[in-house]
Amino acid sequence: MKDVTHAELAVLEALWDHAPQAVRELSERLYDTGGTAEQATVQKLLDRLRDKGFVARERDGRAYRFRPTLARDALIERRLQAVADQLCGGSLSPLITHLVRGRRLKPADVKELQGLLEDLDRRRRRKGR
Amino acid sequence: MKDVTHAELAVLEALWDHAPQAVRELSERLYDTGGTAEQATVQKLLDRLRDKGFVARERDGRAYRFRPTLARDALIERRLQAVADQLCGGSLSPLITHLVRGRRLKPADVKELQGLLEDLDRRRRRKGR
DNA sequence: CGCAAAGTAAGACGACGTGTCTGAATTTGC
DNA sequence: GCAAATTCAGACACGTCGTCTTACTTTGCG
Repeated sequence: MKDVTHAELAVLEALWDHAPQAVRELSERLYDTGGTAEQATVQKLLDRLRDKGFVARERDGRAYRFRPTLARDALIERRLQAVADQLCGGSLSPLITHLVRGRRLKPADVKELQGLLEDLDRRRRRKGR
Repeated sequence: MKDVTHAELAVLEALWDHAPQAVRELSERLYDTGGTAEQATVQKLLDRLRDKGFVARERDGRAYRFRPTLARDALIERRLQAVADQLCGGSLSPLITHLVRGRRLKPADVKELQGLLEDLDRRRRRKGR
């Protein structure tokens, strides 16, 4: 399915930061000048995001208020899956090993990961999977 | 910097598979019909890849032979960094924890990761970092 | 009510990227 | 020296993206 573009991402970020918001508020936050043109731009971006199923809206007085239906985590997920699809035959595990191997991780990160893995391991052993 | 597009990636894949190759060979591999038009298409894609610094060429008789200067791993790296830049403030570690947490990993993958992390840990301890 | 203001919807636009192709210029093997 | 192979430069259609203008609809409120 379609992805989120740069300008659309800016709108999403604003919505992740605080939702729901109306077009007016968004255009004022995103562009310092919240004129009519900018509002229309934001409106169009919201339209496209809605077409893609990434935001929803609800009436509030005479205007709509928008909220994201796609969390930042879910978008990360999508992007990573896209990388995996194009470069790793769809499998995500090569990405992980690649990241762990190639990059300097802070000691805290290493600790956290080891914890996660141990949990995963334990849970599996318990379930017999 | 610029990224690699779909058609360009197909060319890169062919070069990763076997290098160096001439335009003729590539166009025959990528399109079943290796006519003049397709050769020119491949040529243009190679031009653009060369502009971006992802392939190099060397003369061989009257033609050039091309080889990739960007490995698959390096491209994966780029893509992951792009995701991190846009969605994680440039840091890669959130991606790792995200992947480990969210996805079913095969037991073998878990084992491999634990090994990697342990190595990393040991190396650090030894160096006093 | 009735109307001005606020908001929405629809479409056009220029700019850009992408994949493709045509035609001319250049090289080169024999 | 020439014909064939190869490269090069540019044009093309198509789609996407961000933006804006315009017309239509709703609605709060005097």
